[in-house]
Amino acid sequence: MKKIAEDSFDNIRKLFTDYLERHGHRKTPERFTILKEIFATDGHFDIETLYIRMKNHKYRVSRATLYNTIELLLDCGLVTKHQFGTNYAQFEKTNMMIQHDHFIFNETGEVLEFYDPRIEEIKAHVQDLFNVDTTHYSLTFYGNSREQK
Amino acid sequence: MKKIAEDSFDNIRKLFTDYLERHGHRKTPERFTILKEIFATDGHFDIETLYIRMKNHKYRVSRATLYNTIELLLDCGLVTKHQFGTNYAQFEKTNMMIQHDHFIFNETGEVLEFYDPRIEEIKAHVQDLFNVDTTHYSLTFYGNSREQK
DNA sequence: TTAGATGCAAACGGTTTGCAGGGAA
DNA sequence: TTCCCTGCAAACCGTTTGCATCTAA
Repeated sequence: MKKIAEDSFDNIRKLFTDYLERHGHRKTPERFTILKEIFATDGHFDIETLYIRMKNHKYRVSRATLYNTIELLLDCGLVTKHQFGTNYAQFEKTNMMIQHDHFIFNETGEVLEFYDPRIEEIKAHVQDLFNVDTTHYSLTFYGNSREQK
Repeated sequence: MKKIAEDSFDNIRKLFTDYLERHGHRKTPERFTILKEIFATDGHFDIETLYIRMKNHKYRVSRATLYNTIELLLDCGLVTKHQFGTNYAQFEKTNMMIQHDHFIFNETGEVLEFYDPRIEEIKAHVQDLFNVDTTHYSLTFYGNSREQK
């Protein structure tokens, strides 16, 4: 079991390494440590949370480097950015396997994930309607738990 | 023709008036002038744009009042807020008639509107899946014009 | 050796807040 | 007259930037 996770992260690291080499970026220890920290935890995070988490793990990087590295990870598709209606960004590691969208609880900000294939039909419709290509999209529902009856 | 628009704005103003009275808020001239300015123009806007537009129309209000009033207009549903992946908010007057979502051009930020009823099916699916109620949602596609062949 | 990366702190910019003065009720 | 609202400016806070230092290549 553990082996699988390690293998999986090896692949991730390789993707990042290839990306860095292809673009002539340096393979600094900071970049790989940030990558590791992100992929070691599930769920969504923001920059400040990541900063604190790394400090707790005794690996302090500057916020500037976090922003810089996240930019690279976004560019190579390993991380996805969200703006859930707030004015600070949240991120998550990209799950190659499971495409999904989000439901956000109004009070707590808690994030749930779902997938409904009909979004693909809507996308096709929009592309056809406007003669455009879609690079990405965002679908988020906001709401609350239903009352118990 | 003009008459229709005026009648329509009378309704809007009445909705706002009722809301203010119901909540014990004062009916200040600033609030109604802001409402008028917003409903006099189509499309999306941000606070700074609205601020400048009002200054050009020789009616200067402070940014604080704009933020304050927009909050009221959001609360009573006359205005809708969007966060199109940037870290500043955009707004639009709520169109009672035509529900719609957005397509944003990556380069220009230009906004197109569309409606696809399948979003309702997805919403119902999500509500059922998580046993939640949805207060609002956001569906936005981002992309580019297709190449001319 | 050197161009690109890091760390730090200051700058930035949209939004929020505190407070004195003003006006709706 | 009351106290909510406005205007102004400062504070706030996530993000970006400038620059001296460091280091991967």
